[in-house]
Order: sequence, then structure tokens, then C-alpha cells
Amino acid sequence: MEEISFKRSCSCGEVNISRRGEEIDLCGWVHRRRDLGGVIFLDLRDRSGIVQAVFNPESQPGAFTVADKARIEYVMYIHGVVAKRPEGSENPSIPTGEIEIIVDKAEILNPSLTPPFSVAEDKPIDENVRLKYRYIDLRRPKNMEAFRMRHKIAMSIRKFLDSRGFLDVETPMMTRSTPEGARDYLVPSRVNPGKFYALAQSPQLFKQLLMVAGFDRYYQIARCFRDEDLRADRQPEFTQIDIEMSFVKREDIFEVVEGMLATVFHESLGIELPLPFPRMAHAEAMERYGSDKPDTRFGMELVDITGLLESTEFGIIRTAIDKGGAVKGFTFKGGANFSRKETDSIAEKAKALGAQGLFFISHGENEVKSSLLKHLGEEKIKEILEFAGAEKGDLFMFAADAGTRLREILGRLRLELGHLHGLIPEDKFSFLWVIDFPLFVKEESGGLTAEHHPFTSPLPEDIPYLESDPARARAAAYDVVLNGYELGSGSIRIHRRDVQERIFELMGLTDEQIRDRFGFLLDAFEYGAPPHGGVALGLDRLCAIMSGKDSIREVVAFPKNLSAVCPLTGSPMYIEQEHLDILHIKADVPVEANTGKI
RNA sequence: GGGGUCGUAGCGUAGCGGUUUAACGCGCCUGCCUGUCACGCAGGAGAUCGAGAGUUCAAAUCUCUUCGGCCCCGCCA
Repeated sequence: MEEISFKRSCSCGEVNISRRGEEIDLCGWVHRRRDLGGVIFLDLRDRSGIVQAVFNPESQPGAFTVADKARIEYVMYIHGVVAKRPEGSENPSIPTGEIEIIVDKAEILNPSLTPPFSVAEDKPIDENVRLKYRYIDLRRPKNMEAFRMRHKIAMSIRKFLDSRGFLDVETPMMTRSTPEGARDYLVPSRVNPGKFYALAQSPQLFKQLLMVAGFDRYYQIARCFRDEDLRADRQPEFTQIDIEMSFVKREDIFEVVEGMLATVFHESLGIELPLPFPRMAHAEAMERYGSDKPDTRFGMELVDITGLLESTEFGIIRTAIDKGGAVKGFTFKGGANFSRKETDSIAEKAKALGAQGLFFISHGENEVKSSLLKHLGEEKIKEILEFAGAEKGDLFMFAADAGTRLREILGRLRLELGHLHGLIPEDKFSFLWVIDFPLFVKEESGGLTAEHHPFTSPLPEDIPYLESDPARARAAAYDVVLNGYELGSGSIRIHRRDVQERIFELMGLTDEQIRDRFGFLLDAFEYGAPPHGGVALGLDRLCAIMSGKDSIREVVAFPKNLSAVCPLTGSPMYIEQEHLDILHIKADVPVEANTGKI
């Protein structure tokens, strides 16, 4: 093969009018090709941008011949002179539009098959196709941009935490299985037949041990693994900004996280976040938004009108109240003129979410309309509108059911309608801290399980409840919420052996289970464990939201699809029995499946 | 495990109240074209309509099954 000699003196996007007259060497991909017969224009693209190269058959026949053969996505080397474009042929829509490269030497470094989809055009493409050819998909400038942003965000985080005295420490990815968390990904140990490591769900216990070790302030941008079903915001492996600090109270953690996020937003988006973030008790979030991660970019808050309907005889409402339930609803601003068809469709959605029915009161220009006018009377209807703060032109919708169930249904309906009717400002970033989570949630079986995780300290004033009424105890736990996403979650940890043991007991673990699974942690607490606490933030979610993407797959270079499959590499795959034998594993699948074919 | 939605040339879509050659745009190939930048013009190739079964004189279109994508619920200490 012919020896290719290429050089690179600058990148495509860097060329500008100040280099006029300079000879330069560029490498890149053919973005677009415009063959006018006598003259060929190639747009050459690299990470930095696009520049137009001109090939003339008379002045440089050699280069022209190369350009004649070049096609879209060929990798090229060109040498030429930076020239101001002829008067009137400038292209103001690209940064390098003032100039062009008059090429006198060109080589094709590598040809390309016709790509399965266009890099130059920014059309939506089926995601499975995109992921199969992810290396082409990522060439699309808009897609690459998200990774530039991710890099900037990570750099800001590291700089900020370093400036605050945090130590970046790596912790094991291969560790112990923790049965009470998410499902683990398991890794067989060849040298310990029958034994497995688990891929870390988070560095939780290690960072606490680092506090016992006196590391004081730790952080890590850590990969975590959880074998649960996937979502737009959930991948089996994801990245967490993991932080832990000693001798701190909740406010110290808030201050660090707020400072860090403010720095990130300032440096990456030029946006100044108002500090401190609002705080809201978990109970209040559930009451007002029907969610523990409320999207506070828009209103439509839930109101409780149970009190107004205490004496009503109307069927569904009466029944719900008698059963100890509630009547709640929210106002849709300007919704009074909705057609019957539209309100029917909203009621359908509510039913799909589990509501028994949805009632409407429309506050029209001249009259108040409601299907319940007869049942409740005009006085009562007006009272409800007044109480809900609904004005002329608004639509109030409400339902009756058991309280906790009702607010979750309405909370979801609120979100769905908000999205559907474009009520959520896209360019807004609404942060808040949700605090005072319950320590435990009741399982279906009636047992208790940790709402956050079992290493979370109860609020000091609620410690007595551990004996009298554990379900009532609140946790020193907090979530940082952004635009309705749980961005991060943390807590002040337990640092005393007796309290930690009590929590495990309340969760129904036997002494033996406690010793076996967490003995090392309890032991550590007895050797001078400092009070400590921390937080972990989802880097993927942060990047997705900051880049305006709907899915974290857009900010992960090689993500898996919803079936946890990587369409590019074909993982996961069957493993040949011979290989499994070394690991002492017998697969419970048909033998023919186990042939190692991808 | 459950619900919703979508599968038609390489890509994006139309056709889906039953019929003849499955249409359009982009891309691709060939030819023409010396200032284009979504270059233009002319011609051409390319699809067993995701798969299987059924109903019918006739199925991309209707029915059932199945596979796959996306979104959601459950799940995610």
C-alpha cells in the first residue's frame, strides 16, 4: 500500500480570517460534497467544526482527482492556503464561513461505506440503529456536544471539590453482595469456586469506612451497577458523584452541594443559580405535589377540599370520606373552555392512573359548570373554586380516594397534563431539597425497610420512636431534586454500633445475618468512627438535564437499550460451557443456546 | 410481570373506510454542470410492508400469535 503522509497544523473549526494567506494542513471527515462539474467543494469536519475546501481542476489537477473520488464520511488529509472567500460567497451560517481552503494537495486517508444515516442532517433516527452505529451517531455535531458538556461538568466538579479539600479516592467495584438493596450484578471468582463478587451498587460502605479512617472529605466520580429494569433515566451502569464528609451536619452538606452545582451551572451554562435551594419536608411535597421529587417549574399544586365536603351525601365522595380518605384536586389555568371531549380524555388519563373518577368544575365567563352542580349545590361549588383559588377561565378537577393513593394519582396527572399542554418551562432549572424523609417504609408483607438506606441516621428528636413507633421516625435524609428528577440523595449516617444494630433489627435481620453481612462495618464503628454524612448525585441525570436531553442515553457514549442490550457490541452474550466450567458455573439454559454465538 | 405506542427501500415518512405497478423526500449509482454551501438538472437501482398463522375472490391494510424498539407502572436499600 502507498505510504500516506499527512500532517495536521490546526483543526477545521479553528481556521479563520486571521490565518488568511497561511498554508495549513487539515485532517477530517467529508461532511458534504458539492460537485459542480468544474469545481468541487468539500466541507471537511472534525470535532472542532466544519471548513470549506475548494478543488480546482485547472490549477491543481492532482488534488481535484482526489476530491472527485472522495465521498461523504471519507477521511481526508488536505493541504492548502487559507483564502478569503470571493465577495458575495461568504456563508454566515457557519463560523468559518468567511474563508475557504484552496487545496493543492489532498489524500484519502480512509474511504467509508455509505453511512446508514446522515451525519450532516440532524434528523431523528431510530435509536436502535443509532446505537448499533454509535460511532457514526456520535459524529453528529449535536450529539457530540453533549459529551463536551459532560466533560466540562466533570471538570468543574473536580476543581470545585479539590478547592474544598476533598480527596478523590477509588473504591472497589468488585465487592460483597448486599441482598437488601437493588439486585446485584455478580462476578464469579475463579480461584474461589462457587463464590461471587458483586459489582458495587454504590461506594456507600467504603466511603463510610474512609471516614472512620480519617479521610475527612472524600469524593469520587464512581461507576455504579444495579440489575434493575431500565428507564429513560436509568442504565444498569451509571455514574455517581459520590461525596462524604466527617464532623458535619446536614447544612454543611447542603452548602457543598449547592456551591458545587452553582459552580457547574456557572461554568458550563453561564447560569447563576439562586442559593440556597428551597427546602421542603417530604410530607409537604407529597401533600402539595403528590411526589417526593416534585417538578416545581410549574404550579397546579394539589389542594385538599375534604373539609368542604365533610357533610356531602354524594356517593363516591361520601364513601371515600367515610373510609378515611380525602378529596383533592388542582386547578388548570385557562382550562374552562375545554370541550367535553378534552375533559373526557383527561378523565380517561386519571382512570388509567388508578382514579375511580375525576370531577370537573369549569369557571366560565358567565357561569360555573359542573356535573356535580346538582349533587353539591351551587354554593358549595363556588366555595370549592374560591378555596382552590380558581378564577374565571379556570378549570378545577378533583377526585376522592384514600389519601396517599389519591395524591400520587393526582401528582402524576398533574405532570402528564403539564407536559401535554406545554405548561412546563423548558429553559428553567428548579432545584429544591426534600428533607425529613420517613426512616422506614412498610413492605407489603408488613415488615419495615429503609426508605433511603439502612445506614441513615434517624433525626435525633425521633430516636425515641425507634422503640415506640418506628414507622413514625423521620430520617436525617435528603434528596436534591431538579425539574422533577431525583438528582441526588444523601443522609447523615449512623456512626454508633448500637443504633446501627437496632435499625437492622427493626428491618427484621437476625443477629447472625447482621454479623455476617455488616460485621465489618459494626466493628469499624467501635474504633473511633466520627459523625459523618454525605450525598451522591447522578452525573448522567445532571448532564442530561443540563444538555436538554430527555434520556441519559444521550450523555452515555455507549449506552444499553431498555432491554439492557448493547446494540453495538451485542452484549450480553452466551458463554461457552468450557469457559463456564473454569468458573464452576452451570447455566440453566438450553445447551444449544450455550454455543458462544453472538 | 403489567399497560401504552410504534415496526413499510440505507434513513425519515405516506398509504391502513380491502383490489391493479406500494408512493414521496433524503441518501446511493450514472451522466451533465467552474462559486456552491440542503448546489442544480436528467436518468437509474433499491421493499418478500418485522415474523408466523388465519379470514377473504383479493391483505401493507382485518383477526390472532410472536419478535423487536420506545415510554410508563411494578422494581430501582
